[in-house]
Amino acid sequence: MEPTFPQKIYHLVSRIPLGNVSTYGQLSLLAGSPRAARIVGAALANAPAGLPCHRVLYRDGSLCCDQAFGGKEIQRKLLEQEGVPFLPDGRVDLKRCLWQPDESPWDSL
DNA sequence: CCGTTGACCCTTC
DNA sequence: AGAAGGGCCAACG
Repeated sequence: MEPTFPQKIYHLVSRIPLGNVSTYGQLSLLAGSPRAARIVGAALANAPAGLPCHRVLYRDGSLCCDQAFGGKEIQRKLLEQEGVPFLPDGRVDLKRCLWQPDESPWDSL
């Protein structure tokens, strides 16, 4: 039996290494649907606690809505705490911190 | 089974 | 360069 989409998202987000960040499009791509970035957001909305959802940003490196996981301020603080450098524009440098899965994220499956 | 919704992304003005 | 609109895919009622 195949896991549901949100289930894959949880696994992927849980796989994001510390000091790195990911985007909804990246997760959707790894999940198997490059255009299902919205589903990723919906999945994270229903995601249980324990997932580093604060490491998931927009395609531009900007943070998501304020209601997400508690507030943008919290997210920025958490990312800085993880060692993610922030640009003066208030965005994260995806070129330096974007999660780059060398091996198949499903190696554990 | 069909319609609606959603923590997005991309194209165009 | 910035802002607005539409499209896409899957889960839920």
